[in-house]
Amino acid sequence: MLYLWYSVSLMNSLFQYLQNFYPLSKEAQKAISEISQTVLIKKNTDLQSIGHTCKTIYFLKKGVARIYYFKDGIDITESFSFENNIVVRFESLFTSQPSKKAIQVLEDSELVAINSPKLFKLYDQFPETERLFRKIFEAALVDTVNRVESIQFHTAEERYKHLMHEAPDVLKRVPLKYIASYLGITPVSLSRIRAQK
Amino acid sequence: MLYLWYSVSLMNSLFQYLQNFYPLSKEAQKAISEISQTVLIKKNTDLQSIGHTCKTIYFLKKGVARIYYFKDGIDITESFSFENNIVVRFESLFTSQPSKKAIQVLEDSELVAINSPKLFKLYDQFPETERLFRKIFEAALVDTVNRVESIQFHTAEERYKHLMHEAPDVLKRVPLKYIASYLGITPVSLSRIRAQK
DNA sequence: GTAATTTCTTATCATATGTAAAGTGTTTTA
DNA sequence: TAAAACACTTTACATATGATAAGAAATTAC
Repeated sequence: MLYLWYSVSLMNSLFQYLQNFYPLSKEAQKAISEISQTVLIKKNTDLQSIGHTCKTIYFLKKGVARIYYFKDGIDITESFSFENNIVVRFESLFTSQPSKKAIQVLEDSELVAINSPKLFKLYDQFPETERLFRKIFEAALVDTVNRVESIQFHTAEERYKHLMHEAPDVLKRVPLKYIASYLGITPVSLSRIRAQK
Repeated sequence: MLYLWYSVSLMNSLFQYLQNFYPLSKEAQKAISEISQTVLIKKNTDLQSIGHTCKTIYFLKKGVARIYYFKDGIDITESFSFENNIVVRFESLFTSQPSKKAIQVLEDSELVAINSPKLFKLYDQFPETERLFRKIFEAALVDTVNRVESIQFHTAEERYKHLMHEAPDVLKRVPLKYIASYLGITPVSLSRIRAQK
């Protein structure tokens, strides 16, 4: 079940996040507010489904989300998102192609949904919005390049230990089966790694 | 050995590439020309070295390049670049942190080197440059997300066959040892995969 | 609160990949 | 052009991971 309403405090959290990248005038904030909705969504439900073309940039205020898809019938987690971060299927957002991936929340969650086609139109009217989101997506590019490095150069065991060290909360809030596919291994292998220590 | 000079035809190739993303006025083209150099570099030499902070966006007109680094003393290839594409260590460019990776050319190559701090200053003067490079980096984000998917979903064998099918030239121009580490396997394993067929 | 379902662990076995070493063929260099 | 260096393949062996199945633990549903 998905509930839409309008929460001023949720919207304020979004602007607090955005200001970390670039300052926004009151006018630009108002314009962004007008193309955004706040969303309440129940645990274990899909925020966006497979085959859907991404036209929304989500900001996750509360909860945990993952992007996943099916490979040979097996559910694979591509990424996790936690509080105070954006959640987007970039490959669909920037190509306007249907995504093979879905977004699911793993806890009851609160989000802001920004309509991306409308946002991209604001770029002409408010250059500051273009600059701000450019910086957000540049940061996402850095994260993604680092993720490639992590997958290619480190073993699943190294990455599990790194995850445990960097983000112990993940382990408390996310089922191990999802962490396993995120690490590129089976739940059985993850159990073995965990048992070693 | 690295040779610097100024080639009008090389610069024109760059603008042809850039126009695919967004049109540029003559004034903006002139401004970009003024912060760029053309580069000739010999096979098997480093264009940028490990520990160097990336302040250059390269456009590769002729040749092949790879980004690589060392993991436990082993040379690992992160990516390849071919004709008419940009070559950048994004994680260093956007964080201003020294990169753990180097850029090496595998053939005698011709490039254009754009000074990135100066380019970023042009963004204020010529909004079209900000828009253009935003789109270039958004495309790079899409490519990188797809690469994560490729690594995480597909076996080395699948990816080798895909590479062979999509870019048979790669195999002719790049030593197999580099392709092996790019695929995340040893040269021995790659030999086995190649022998199967 | 109990039953049903889901999640996680453990064990066994088969397979794939890594390591090391040796040998062949190609390229580089002086 | 000959020697040296490098690239690639093959073999043998050790190890890690996957598949499958069974059971324990935790969570969910009624």
